[in-house]
Amino acid sequence: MTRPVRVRFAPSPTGGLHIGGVRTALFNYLYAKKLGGKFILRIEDTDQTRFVKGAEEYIIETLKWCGIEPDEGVGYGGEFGPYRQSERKPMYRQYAEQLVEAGYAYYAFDTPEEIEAMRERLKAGGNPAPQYNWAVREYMKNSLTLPADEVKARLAAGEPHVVRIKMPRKDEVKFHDLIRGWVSFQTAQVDDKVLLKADGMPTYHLAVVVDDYLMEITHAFRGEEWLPSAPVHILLYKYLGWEEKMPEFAHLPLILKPDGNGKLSKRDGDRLGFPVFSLDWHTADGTLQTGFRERGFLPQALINFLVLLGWNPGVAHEIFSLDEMIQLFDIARVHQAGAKFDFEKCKWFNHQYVQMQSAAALADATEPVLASKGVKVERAYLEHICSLVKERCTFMSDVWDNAFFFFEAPKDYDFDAVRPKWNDAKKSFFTQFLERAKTLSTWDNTSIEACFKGLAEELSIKVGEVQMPMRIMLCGGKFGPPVFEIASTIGQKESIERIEKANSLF
RNA sequence: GCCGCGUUGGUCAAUCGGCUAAGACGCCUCCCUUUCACGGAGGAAUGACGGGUUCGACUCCCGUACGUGGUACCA
Repeated sequence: MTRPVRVRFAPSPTGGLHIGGVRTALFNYLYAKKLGGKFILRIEDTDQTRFVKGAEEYIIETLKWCGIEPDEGVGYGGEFGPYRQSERKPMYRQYAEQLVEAGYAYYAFDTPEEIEAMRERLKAGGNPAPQYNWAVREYMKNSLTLPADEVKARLAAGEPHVVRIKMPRKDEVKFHDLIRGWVSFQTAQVDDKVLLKADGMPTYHLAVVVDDYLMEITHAFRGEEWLPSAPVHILLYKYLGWEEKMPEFAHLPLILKPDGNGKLSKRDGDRLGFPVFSLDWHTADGTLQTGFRERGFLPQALINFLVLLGWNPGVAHEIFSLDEMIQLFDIARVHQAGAKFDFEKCKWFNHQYVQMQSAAALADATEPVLASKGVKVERAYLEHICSLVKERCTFMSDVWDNAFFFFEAPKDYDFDAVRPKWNDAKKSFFTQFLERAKTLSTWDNTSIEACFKGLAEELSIKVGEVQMPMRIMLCGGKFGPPVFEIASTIGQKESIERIEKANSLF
């Protein structure tokens, strides 16, 4: 019996969503769409101390911007709600108690101070990372060591307590990961994780299992950082009697820093000069963390870059539409090793996608820039310019830098590019060219070029010798589309004015 | 420290025992363009190391090294 595919993206609303999260969402989305299943957004806000206002909206906006919207979940509704774990709080306790009754979990009354003391003691004894585990629980304050009536009394008195899973002392948990194959753990290595916190909220471990079960999740794809706690989840399914409904697991490789070591973190962006967040995010202390969107990335480009970070369809090309990704996606072809983030390649993808944009789209993106500069031009003129400079644009916002001279006369000239070879003959060439230009009846590419080259020939000057000065006169530097293209675009009058002015300056 | 997971050019990666080891980004050279970019043609650059298994290992097994993750009443 195969159940309908249901996958979920379950982030914690603790800040901006960085690209690792976006990729996790993307893989979930692709898998769901490929199999005709549902993609669900669940918000894991069980840690009230880390909750950040606005983070949830940010996550939803990110998914929307990326074009990978949930079918169900926070902000989308559905029959398995609520989809925010904080709103599901009353549902978890019964399962924790069920586990205690069955002997798979226990109440623990140790105060944070007592646990800290235990750790200090063990550390002093040479244990670098003490755990609350099978060896330690025997002398701590819990329902395993305390008399039954005392436990009952403490509970009745409302004493703060947590519920911990009782990890078997000697057992092996083995499970199949869709990406890594068979993975096994010795239970003695895993500590007695807290399942239900003193405030009545479940920890991640209890919450994922309960919610995935209740929401009928069939596949759980998450970051590799969860692999070590997978045995806890597997055991929970078993102890709760839900083994039949346990989802298939896949632990995704991490996205690593481009330099040095470690996984990509929120701070790497500032440090290395590239975004790590999907959208702009303002932290509590007022600092801005730049988003890919605001930096000028097209969502399709980001998605395309991310999907290839850890996954490869094995086909020759690298540019995929979302539909094509869905068609080709295969979770088994996801890599096992972490991948370093490569901003250069990310930009290359964006350049590719910018090339697919229409002049109108580029013009739309450029209009606000012009407005901020106080420049007013005809829409048709703008679009023509956009098509002229498009191939030079990596970002939609690059038009201005590549085309400013179409909107205003150059203020500075790259004199060094002209003067070393500048002489009276050239100056005279331009003087004469001006005279002819003024009388030209048609002002387009070919007529300007014919006029220019004809004169050069008459004066026995190599066209190349005067073409560069012409360019500098029109746009100020060694850049831009073909010169005659520029001249015809800015018009006869403007061209003549610019040449006149510059010729007197050189 | 312990446990898990990894390891093909600088980076992303193909390969599923036959390799003279794809492709892409980046880099370099040349062509196009007497600008820049695009485009085109080339180039440098790779199986961590050591043992097995096999007629044959990048591919399978073991060990070492290295990387990475976990080791919270955070997710």
